[in-house]
Amino acid sequence: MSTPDARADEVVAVMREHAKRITAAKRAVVDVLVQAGDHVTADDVTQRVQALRPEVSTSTVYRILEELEELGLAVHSHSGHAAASYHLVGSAHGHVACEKCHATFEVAPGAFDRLARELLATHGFVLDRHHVALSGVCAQCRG
Amino acid sequence: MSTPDARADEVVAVMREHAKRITAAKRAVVDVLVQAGDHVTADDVTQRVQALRPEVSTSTVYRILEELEELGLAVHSHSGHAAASYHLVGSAHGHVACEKCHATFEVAPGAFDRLARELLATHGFVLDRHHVALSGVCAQCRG
DNA sequence: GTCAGTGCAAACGGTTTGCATGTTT
DNA sequence: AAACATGCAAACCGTTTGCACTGAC
Repeated sequence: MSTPDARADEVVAVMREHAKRITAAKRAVVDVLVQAGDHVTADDVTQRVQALRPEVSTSTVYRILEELEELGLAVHSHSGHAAASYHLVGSAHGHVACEKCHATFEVAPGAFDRLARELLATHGFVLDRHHVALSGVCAQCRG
Repeated sequence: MSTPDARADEVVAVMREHAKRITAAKRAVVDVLVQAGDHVTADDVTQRVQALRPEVSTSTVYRILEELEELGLAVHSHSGHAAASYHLVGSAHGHVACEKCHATFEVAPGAFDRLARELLATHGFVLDRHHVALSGVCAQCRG
C-alpha cells in the first residue's frame, strides 16, 4: 500500500512517460483524485482544485480527466440523470448509484460474471464493467 | 398476444381511468411506442410523432412520456452519454447499450439475480433493473 | 365553463469546443 | 522556439419550465 503522495507521483510518472506535460492544474487534479478515493463528479474535482488554485477552469478539469482516461489511469461512469463520476483505476469493479441520494457504491467484479457470460452468449455483447452505473435505492433511503 | 391497436387502446384506457384527458398528441405518442416495440429516445418519438402531426412539440412528448411513467405504463433507462431510451412496460428486464452504435438490448431478468442478491447483502441496496443500462460493445462493432 | 394539456421560446445543467494567450519542454 | 496546455466565453445537447392559449371534458 502506497502513501497518497506516492500514488499521485506514480500517476504523474505515467503521464510523463506518455510525453504529456505536467502542469500545476494536472498535479492538482491528480491530488484531488488520489485523496478523494471514492467517486467524485467533475464538478467536485473542479471545486476542490479551485480551493487551492482558483484560476483553474472547468474545461481544463474536463480535459485533464479525459487525458487520464485515455491513459487508462482513470474511468468515469454514469448513473441516472446525474453527472458522471470519476475515479482513478484500482481493480476492476462495477458501480451502483442510489436514485435518491446519488451515493455511489462499488461492486465486486464477480457479481457481474453471470451477467457478462449471458450477454456474450445471447448477444455477442462484451460488457464494460466500468462505464455505467446501475440504479437502485440504498439502505438509508429505503428507511 | 394482442394487436398493436389493441395494445394502444389498453394503454389509453389506463390513462383514462386515471382521469387523464386523451389528446391527439397522447394517442400519437402511445401509437409510436407500441409500434416501435424496442427502445426509442424521446427524440425518436418526437420525430415519428411529428411525421404525422408536425405541430406536436418536444416538450409535450416529454410530458407525455413522464405521464406514462407515473402511471407505470412506460419506463426509461440511461446508457452512457447518450439520450435516455423509453419503452412501454412488458416484463421486467435489464438493459445493455453498445458504446459505439448505441444499439440497446434487453437482458433476461435472471441475469441480474446474482448481482441483485449481492447488492442487497453487501450494501442493503435494492437494484432497479430498469433504470440504467450497462455499457459494452456489441457483436457487430467488435467486428 | 373549467381545467388539464399544449406550443412556444427561453432556461437549464453537464459537457465540449474555438481561439487567443500562457507555460512546459 | 515549438508544441502543448490553459482560460474564457460561447456553443452544445438532452431535458425542463413559465406562460398564455387551446381543446377535452
